[in-house]
Amino acid sequence: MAPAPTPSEPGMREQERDLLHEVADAVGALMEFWGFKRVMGRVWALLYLRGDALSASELCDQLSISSGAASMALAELEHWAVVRRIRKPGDRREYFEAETDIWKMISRVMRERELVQIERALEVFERVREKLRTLPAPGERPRLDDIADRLGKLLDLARVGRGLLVALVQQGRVDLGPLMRFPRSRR
Amino acid sequence: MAPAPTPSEPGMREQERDLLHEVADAVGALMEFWGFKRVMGRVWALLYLRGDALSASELCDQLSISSGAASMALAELEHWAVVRRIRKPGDRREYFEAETDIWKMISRVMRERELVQIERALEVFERVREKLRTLPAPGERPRLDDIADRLGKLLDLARVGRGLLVALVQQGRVDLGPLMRFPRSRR
DNA sequence: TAGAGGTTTCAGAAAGTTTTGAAAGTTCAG
DNA sequence: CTGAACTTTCAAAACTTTCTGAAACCTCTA
Repeated sequence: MAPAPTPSEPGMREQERDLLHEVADAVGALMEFWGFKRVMGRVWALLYLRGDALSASELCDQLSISSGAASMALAELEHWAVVRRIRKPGDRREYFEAETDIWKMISRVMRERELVQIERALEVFERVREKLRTLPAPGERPRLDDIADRLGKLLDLARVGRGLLVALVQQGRVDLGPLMRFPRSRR
Repeated sequence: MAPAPTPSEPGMREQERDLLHEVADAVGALMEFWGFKRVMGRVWALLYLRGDALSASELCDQLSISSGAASMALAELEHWAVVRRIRKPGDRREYFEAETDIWKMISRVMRERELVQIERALEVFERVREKLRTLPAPGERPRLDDIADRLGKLLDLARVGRGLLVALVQQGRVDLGPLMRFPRSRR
């Protein structure tokens, strides 16, 4: 009973594992850069590449994380519909499998996270601009109006950003041309 | 000598300051969300709205930060060409003024930071896919090829992302249509 | 070229984030 | 209903990031 059947195969199991890890880490870095936890990216990538459903404990082994970390990462990934939880009949464990429609995942995050963020800022910009315009300021009108104008430029750009995001997420088709032609400030 | 000249003007100076702060904080939140330090956003926003150049110590006062924090934030903002340092003749202090071309700032960050990030991931994906394909794996070929195929899908999408970024940053004009039609995997 | 006024650096403090592991909670076969 | 198998929760530990303030360092002017 030879544990390594062929000499031309020096730990190919290990090599495969290392290769998957490399990709998982790259995706983890990308996800972290995009504001998620690094583990989330690693978990998703491993599930995605393997193609079949893995149990939580297998993930803990493979990625060297604690059961707590796995549970939390999986819960969050599930919340974003990036991973699905499935049960195999006759097995008490839960298995996890990756959503494979990557664009669906990305656009959902854009819609629910980035868009909210930009809309929050837009509200502040609009409200403050209005207040700046109506603030009684004897002799200071011109200065305040200048500030309000610059704020307006910021507002315009934020609206362009929102438009872009909406277009990207809804139709998957964008033409920046018309959007880029927003009010040009003097100087 | 009345300190508050008109009754119809209850601390309008303070009100103005608070309004600018609100915007600065909103921009700070946006910038933090985008992976920069919150202070950087606050500093830029204040300089931008005020319109004229401020000294470092004025910024410290206005934003309630230490001189160290101001110095570091300003250095980093300068590195991204988001703030310019200027000297007024006959004044020993340095003054800072905001770059007002916001799109220029954004596209520079996209080019130098996001693009690099995605290219780093692309290299890993490509290298690993090649290795997966050439790994000697008796009897395991079909499984490894499946993994390589899924990795290929990831690679395609990352290339689409890079294309988008490049288009956005270079011409300011994007058509997602052709880009979206990347190889469709079975199932 | 001395020194006053200003800026940068950096070690340590504070704040924030992620991970661990053990206890509490669930679920299901028997 | 019980208990073994599995999952979730959460307080504390580990780590990371950001901020402070004082010392070192510039840079002008007189």
